[in-house]
Amino acid sequence: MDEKTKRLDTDERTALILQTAETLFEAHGVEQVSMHQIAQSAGVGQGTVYRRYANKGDLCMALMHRQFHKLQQHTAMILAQPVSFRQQLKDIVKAHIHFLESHVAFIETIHDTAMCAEKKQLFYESQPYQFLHGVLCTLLNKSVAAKQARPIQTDFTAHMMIASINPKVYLYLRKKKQYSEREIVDSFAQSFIDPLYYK
Amino acid sequence: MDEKTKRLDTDERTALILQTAETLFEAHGVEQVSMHQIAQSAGVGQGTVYRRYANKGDLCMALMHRQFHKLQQHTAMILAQPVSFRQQLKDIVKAHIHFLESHVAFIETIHDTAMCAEKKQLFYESQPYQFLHGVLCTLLNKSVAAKQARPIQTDFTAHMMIASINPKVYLYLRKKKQYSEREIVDSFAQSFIDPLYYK
DNA sequence: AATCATAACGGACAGCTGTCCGCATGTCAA
DNA sequence: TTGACATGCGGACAGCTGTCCGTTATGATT
Repeated sequence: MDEKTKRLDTDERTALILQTAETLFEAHGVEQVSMHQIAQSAGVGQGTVYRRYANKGDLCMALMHRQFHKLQQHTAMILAQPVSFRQQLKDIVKAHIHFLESHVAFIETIHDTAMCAEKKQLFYESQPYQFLHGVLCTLLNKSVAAKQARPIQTDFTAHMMIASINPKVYLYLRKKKQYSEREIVDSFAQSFIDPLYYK
Repeated sequence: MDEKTKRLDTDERTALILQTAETLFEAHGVEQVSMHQIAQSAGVGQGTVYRRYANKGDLCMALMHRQFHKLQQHTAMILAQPVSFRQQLKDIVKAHIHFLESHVAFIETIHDTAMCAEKKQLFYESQPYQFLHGVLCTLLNKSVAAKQARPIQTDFTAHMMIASINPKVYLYLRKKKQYSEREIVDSFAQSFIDPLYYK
């Protein structure tokens, strides 16, 4: 079979779906747009959309792919800076909170679909989660090994840290409680990072 | 109108619905039972169920009412103990984690329906959340005032603490990562309570 | 007894997700 | 050219949530 023509067709279709979704999301808000609507607008069947993306969260994930990649590159850059582990930890948390701030709608949808429903917590298996958890763990481990931080269960601690900065509570603090992004970043460092370190 | 007879009828109906739901939940698991099914089994219309409980989470909340009450009484008891604030904090967290362990299925459903969907974060307005948050805040405030703990944003810290012990991450740690309830309680105290305190 | 007002009921309905299957289209082999 | 076969499309469909409205029942009024 001629890979070229076939591939091009399906790839074009995929691009069309992504494009359509992005436009609709922008116009009406992620929450308000249904998968049916996306298929309709793109002029394809629902099956065609679902065959590519298992659900709206999946689709959002695909749309965010570039951004996640950049975030991870930025994280790697922070890890290469010649500053203390503690500072790296703070910088990474800050970067991730800023990322959350910038893309809440998408992240909320990803979070919802991967968490709620009986999707069996596959959120925790996702690459971005694993990546962040790995990075936090490593930093905590190094800190403990260097006797800069108290001895703690680093794996557990990293999970808890990520859990505490989730889109739901973040939106609540921002919108209902009127916290600023800055306050959240600083308070987090103050309550959950600094206390782990000696001195 | 004669309040008595009318009231009895509707109360009996309510009791019937709750009873039916409880039975079905026990038999097939909360997740697997639909509101339609509950109505069907109770021999009433869907509207009748929804008029009483806005959704499944609401219904679970009603079924858990007694338990929540007991949990809060227990919390009050802990607060009356002649031990340090730090110890009270640990005991309360322990009690709440045990509560979560004992009723995960229900709490997960409550969490899902009040968090996901565009239910506008009404979870944070619920009485159990407000209660726990208030208690944690008070304890942290007292600790800081007594110079036993570092100066921190107590309101923020309490929200983060609750966010970190949510049913999703809890189930993940218990089931996938094989943590024991005990380990979770101890690690939490070690990473997020002890470090806040001097000495 | 007849009429009326009101509250609560039931289930039809709309809208969504996710699945499934019959069908079209294009490729390869003979 | 033709038949076999795979790929992937479309949309019908099942199942769920939550809403809405016509109907019914019950007590109040005359």
